[in-house]
Amino acid sequence: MSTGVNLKELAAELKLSPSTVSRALNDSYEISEATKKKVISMAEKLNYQPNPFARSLRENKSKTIAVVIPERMSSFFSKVVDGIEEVTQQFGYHLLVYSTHEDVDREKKIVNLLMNGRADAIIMSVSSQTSDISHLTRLHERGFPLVFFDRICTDIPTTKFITNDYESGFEGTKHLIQQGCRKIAFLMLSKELSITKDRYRGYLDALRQAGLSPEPQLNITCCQEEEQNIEALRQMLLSPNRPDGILSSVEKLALATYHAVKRTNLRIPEDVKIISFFSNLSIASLLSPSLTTITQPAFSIGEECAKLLMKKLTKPRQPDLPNQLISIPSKIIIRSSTVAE
Amino acid sequence: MSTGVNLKELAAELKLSPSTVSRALNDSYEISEATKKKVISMAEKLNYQPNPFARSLRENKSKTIAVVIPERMSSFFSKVVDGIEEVTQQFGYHLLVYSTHEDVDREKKIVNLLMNGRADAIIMSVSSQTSDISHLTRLHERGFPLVFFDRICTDIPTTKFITNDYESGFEGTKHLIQQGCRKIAFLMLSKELSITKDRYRGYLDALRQAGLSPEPQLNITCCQEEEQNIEALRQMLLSPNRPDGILSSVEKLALATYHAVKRTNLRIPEDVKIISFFSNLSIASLLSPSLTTITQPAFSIGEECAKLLMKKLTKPRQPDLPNQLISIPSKIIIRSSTVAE
DNA sequence: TTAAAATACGGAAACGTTTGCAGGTATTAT
DNA sequence: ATAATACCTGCAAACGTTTCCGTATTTTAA
Repeated sequence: MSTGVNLKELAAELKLSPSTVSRALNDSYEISEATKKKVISMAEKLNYQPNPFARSLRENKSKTIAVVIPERMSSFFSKVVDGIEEVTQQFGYHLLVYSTHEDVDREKKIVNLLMNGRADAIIMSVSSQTSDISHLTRLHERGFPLVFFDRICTDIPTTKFITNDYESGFEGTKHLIQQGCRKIAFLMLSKELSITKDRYRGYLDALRQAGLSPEPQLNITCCQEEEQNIEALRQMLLSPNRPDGILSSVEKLALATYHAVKRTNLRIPEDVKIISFFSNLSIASLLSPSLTTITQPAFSIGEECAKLLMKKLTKPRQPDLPNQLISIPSKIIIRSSTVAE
Repeated sequence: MSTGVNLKELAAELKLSPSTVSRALNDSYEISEATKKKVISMAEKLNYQPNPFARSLRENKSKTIAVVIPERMSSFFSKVVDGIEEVTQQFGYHLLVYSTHEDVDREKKIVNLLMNGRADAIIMSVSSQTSDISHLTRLHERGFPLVFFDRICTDIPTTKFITNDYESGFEGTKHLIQQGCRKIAFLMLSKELSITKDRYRGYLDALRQAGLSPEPQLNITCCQEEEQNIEALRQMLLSPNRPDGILSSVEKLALATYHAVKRTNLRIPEDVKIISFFSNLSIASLLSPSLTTITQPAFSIGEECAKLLMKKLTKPRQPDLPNQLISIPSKIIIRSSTVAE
């Protein structure tokens, strides 16, 4: 494929040196307005496009951000990426998007590949299998700009964006209790996950406050196979010790629960009430019965991650990304899955 | 951020010249096995990572593919991208992912940005607003590798991957007719879209074959605002001329239809039957009633796009991408939304 | 009037690779 | 013994930018 004109050719056409042309295009103060005009119009005429790799090589930055997410088929992560793109695009940044498919080995490979500087920063949410985080600490210790969202690494001193996981877990559980639930199950992807831990703490505290005690059989850790999850949930729903309320800490497990309930003769919300962290509002209200959700501000989370990075990367001498936790609150939207008629 | 060692430093450490080290790492036949071993082990020890921009500059290729889709919040497009990644990743390629948000101006900007060679190829599905395709023809005329999927540009002579849109539209409509429908509505995003045209042709032919005539009021073109779509659909459902069957050519309009029906006192499938092109099987079976779908092979489509490009880009002297249409069939899965009890 | 400073531009190095060419040694063929 | 051949390695150019430095001209200050 034939690449267009380069700087040298453009300069020759203008009978100027490449350095002058470069400066003119970059609006340097050393170049007169007259020549700037000439250069710019000629550049447009010849449709000059600077070679991004030459520029990256020289400037040691790529104007590219890597986004690493556990899965693409998730309205939460889709919306976060949309939010990131909304901001980075205004700054002329590009987005490399990687999915780990919840696989820590893939995550490690991706992160190691990114160490060569292909991207100027990474925005990520770790996989549910990630417990060894050496690949991430190494990255961070080298000074590579790294920002977490949602599923964070607490031990890595950088900026993390989350929702108010503890409070949401607490309030969600409290809502179930107020609706009369006494045996509340907690669904999670993995015990290691930061979101699991925080949401679970909220859940436990809400139980305790109501004088209820958690029951180990009602904590379900799910896997990657939807069918297996559904079956495990069905078993729980059929056991004599079945729950009358379910708090799901992730979107896909709420859907699995609906499937599981369909395979029993239990009714939602009469026999079992369901609340879930969930970002796809259109689907939530279409489910039958409509699902009470803890709605995360996915788009905003993406925007905030990107804004912070853009500040760090585009302003000249910015400090390191501060070690802080920024929480953007979720909102509970009560629908039919938790309220008896 | 401190970048690691470079080739020169690695060479110095080994007391070899950079060229020898480069050749050793690239497994050149000119280098003895002994030195290769040494070089490789030292490279690992020092964690040498070649600078991708230097390499891209020199080799004039980026090992990057750009994927341009109309929206991220869609199980179809998510799965396609997953399929693409599955293949490209094995070849060490990276994915730049852009969403046009169904906006042709954004699409143009993105495509123009990509002309500078940041990516080695583009895989795309055009926005629903795209009618002027000059930005794409220009790209293609310059010899830039370009592959379309799903929403294609017929006029651009390159390889396109689609599903059997005509047959699916035909069979879907026929299924509704067999279930007793006589007034069938057709829902689309935009008349310009290739998928709309083909699916609509299938729809028309099925009507004709059954001796039915299409009614203009039953063709609904929807916009980007979900609420407006729902309202338009509700109006149609309340009109005296209301349809008894609906074929939706895109996922999001099936959901809008469910919302619209909820706002009437019509019942699915008794009063109106619904079939839709739809890729999220888990959701389809969870809707109430479960949705009869024309299920597109999204993941395979992504894989095929990527396989073709990998062949073109990684083998030495490959011909241009042939001007052909490759169709991967969809499968109709009948659920409750079209079968009266 | 002269020195200093501002203005406008060009030459050349640098970023980190890959690779064409050349050279030097050891092995084989004549 | 010498020429030819293989095998291994190094030098230097090239990819297309940006920017340090130098310089020539013009403007300002003393």
